[in-house]
Amino acid sequence: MAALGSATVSAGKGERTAARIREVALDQFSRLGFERVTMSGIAEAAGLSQATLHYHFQDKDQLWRSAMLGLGAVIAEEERMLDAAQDASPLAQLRIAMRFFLRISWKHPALGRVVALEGMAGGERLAWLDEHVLGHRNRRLAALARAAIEAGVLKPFPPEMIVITLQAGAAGVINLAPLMRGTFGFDPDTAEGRAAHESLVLDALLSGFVKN
Amino acid sequence: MAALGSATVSAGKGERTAARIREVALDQFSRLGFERVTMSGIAEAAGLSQATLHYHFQDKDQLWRSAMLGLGAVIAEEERMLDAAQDASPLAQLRIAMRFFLRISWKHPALGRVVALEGMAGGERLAWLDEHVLGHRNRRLAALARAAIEAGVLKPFPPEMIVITLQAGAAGVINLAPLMRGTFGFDPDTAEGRAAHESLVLDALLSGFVKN
DNA sequence: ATCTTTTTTGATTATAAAATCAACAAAACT
DNA sequence: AGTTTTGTTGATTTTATAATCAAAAAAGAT
Repeated sequence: MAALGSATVSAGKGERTAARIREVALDQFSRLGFERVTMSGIAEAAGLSQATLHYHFQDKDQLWRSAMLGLGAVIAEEERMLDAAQDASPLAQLRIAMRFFLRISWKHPALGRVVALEGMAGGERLAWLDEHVLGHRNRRLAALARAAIEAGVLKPFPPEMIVITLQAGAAGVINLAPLMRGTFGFDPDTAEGRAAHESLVLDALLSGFVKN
Repeated sequence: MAALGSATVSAGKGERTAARIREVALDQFSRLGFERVTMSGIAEAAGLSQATLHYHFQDKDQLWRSAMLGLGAVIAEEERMLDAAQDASPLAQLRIAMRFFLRISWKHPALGRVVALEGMAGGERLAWLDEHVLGHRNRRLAALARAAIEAGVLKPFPPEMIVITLQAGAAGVINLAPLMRGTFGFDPDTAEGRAAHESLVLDALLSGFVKN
């Protein structure tokens, strides 16, 4: 049986390979969606036999959940950031959240991809993600948007729509990098590209919602 | 053999069922992605046997292509709109394009979903979509954005990023309706929701990119 | 060094879905 | 009405992949 939850410094061999599997799995699941991904595909990319995956994870579903919890850790980090900024104005907090979202989205592009993929499909996996990874944070951002509207600093659109539009807009360039490369011959994932993108998101996308 | 391309008024029985199959297929493919969809699932939703699908379409790939060409027709319509507005300023044309994009996205939500799904995954299907459905139009919009920047009316970000951000932002609320319902208990797909969304896209999202 | 436990694997089984096909039914044509 | 063409189907085959398992290899304990 695999040792679960031993988050100690010297992770045994088992935990190290499990982590590698999770990493590969997250990448593939987020790009392709659950059913496009095969256990043997993950195994190959991780340099393991497919049977090994079933030693560490009971089945494909469990592996998916386990991989998604990696994103949960990233989100939790963002939430701690927001906790630390609770004294700032709602708009300032939103700005901080967006900047952080960009940072983690470039570092963990799986985040936005998973949201897009499962958020469109609906179903059980989305419900699970909502409960274990995304829901709390999204509702928190919506509350910030609502507060900013009530304070008269954001244009009065439904806060849920604002939050989704901001995130979908910001993640678009990251998620759709393959499309951009193909259609425009333009690769946004470079140092300059990321810098331009950050400025675009903060100084055009977000600022469009701010009242003059 | 099925009669192909007989786009006459009185479509024979064959063409009518083929059209129904394409319709169901487009909906499912766009929500779930290629591999999540099964031939028998489409057959069931269309009230047909799965063998009938193979009578009308050689294989699953062909059915996918055929369904996607339905989106091609929608895009072509948009392009004719733009042709008719060629005398307007680049920014006015972008505005027209966005308004039209909203209209067709609510009417054919498959469009944005397919872009998101395949645009993230990359690969052969994306290349096919780029060539047969999306590429020309996206490059045209990017050219408009570039012209608007050169005319000094849009903020100077990479036009490819602007175009993708506008579309991803506008499509977000539509694509992610299932997520919004689950997370916020908020359904954007109502008469008021759509109206608020149109205003949000034109008066906040797009206007954020316009120079003051 | 030997023994025990953990980890990995090749081979196999089970299962779900795509594709094929021969037979049947409906429409169109004369 | 009879004939041909088009459209539809149930049953079958093929194929891809998830899941299992017994045996081997590696790691760790004594």
